[in-house]
Amino acid sequence: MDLVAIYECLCDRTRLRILHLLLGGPLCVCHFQEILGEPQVKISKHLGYLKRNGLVAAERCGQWMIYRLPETRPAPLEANLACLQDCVREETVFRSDAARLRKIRAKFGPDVPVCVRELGGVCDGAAQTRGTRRRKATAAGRGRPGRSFASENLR
Amino acid sequence: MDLVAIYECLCDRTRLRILHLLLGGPLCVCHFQEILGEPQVKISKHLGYLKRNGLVAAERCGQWMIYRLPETRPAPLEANLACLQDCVREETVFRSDAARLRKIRAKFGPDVPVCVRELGGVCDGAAQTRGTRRRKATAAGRGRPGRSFASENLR
DNA sequence: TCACAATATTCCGCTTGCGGCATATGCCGC
DNA sequence: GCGGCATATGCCGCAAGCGGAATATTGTGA
Repeated sequence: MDLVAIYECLCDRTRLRILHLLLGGPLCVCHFQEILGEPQVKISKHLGYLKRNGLVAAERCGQWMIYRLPETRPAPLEANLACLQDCVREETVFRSDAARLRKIRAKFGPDVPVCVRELGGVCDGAAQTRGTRRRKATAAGRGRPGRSFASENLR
Repeated sequence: MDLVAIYECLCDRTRLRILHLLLGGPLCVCHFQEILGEPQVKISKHLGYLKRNGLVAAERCGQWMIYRLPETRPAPLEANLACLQDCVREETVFRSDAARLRKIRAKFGPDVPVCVRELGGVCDGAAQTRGTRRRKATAAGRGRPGRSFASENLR
């Protein structure tokens, strides 16, 4: 694995937040949305970028996609992930991400949903009605459809 | 210091090589040229980039510029430099860079040049007649002036 | 089969980086 | 001041990344 490619993956804040969350275990896309408070496209693209470069692996579980760090990681990746986990302690963004993640994990008691049992991922479908609500292809883009998203989730 | 900015600095191979060399102590630009075998402009720009972002410091010494890692480094920078030094052991580019650096350092016996004594840097002016030879401003750019450079130095 | 939820992909405009060329700047010795 | 060396900077073309909007794809349950 190319060292430069690793650093290229690390030089975007959203991707750093994603990787940081994955250090705590697998996650599905909808919870990335919930924790990061970023629009679906953005998250999906960054996950795609990380996957293309081998920094994460993905597995479909029903209608959800569970992302995780790869099982076996080349030395430089492992080293940089460890380094990242160290560096991240100070920045507040990452701390509150972690807090939100804990809250989500706590929500599941002993009766974890399927994805969790099978893959160690977290997903329950409770993340409904979030993100890009499609408008019947009328192509009428008024009414501020876009930006309400992030603030909506971070109450 | 912003973590993302650090990673942005790290995601170019030339800059990685520069930082790796600086882990061994201060160096002047002409020896970066000699070791890396890259044209002067390229090296100067990358050094500028690193300096703008606080990853290196520079001090003029006569007609030479001595670059070094900053005296006091924020935690995330220190951590990533250490990580870099680890990751770099395997790749051959960095190993041969280190070898060339050792050769240069060995060249100076007890009689170190001024820049070395004053700054701990390495520079002797022996790196003459290298790089962009200026052509009396005739603005006639024919005759393949550009690319002969790199191969010229790596004999 | 249909509607809908979850996620991915395509297109677009904008910005940034990179490498090369030409040229400018700073320093030194004469 | 002049010429020459060491280094930096401005300009250009090119490629890649990023975010947003729209749309496509895949799976599910009725």
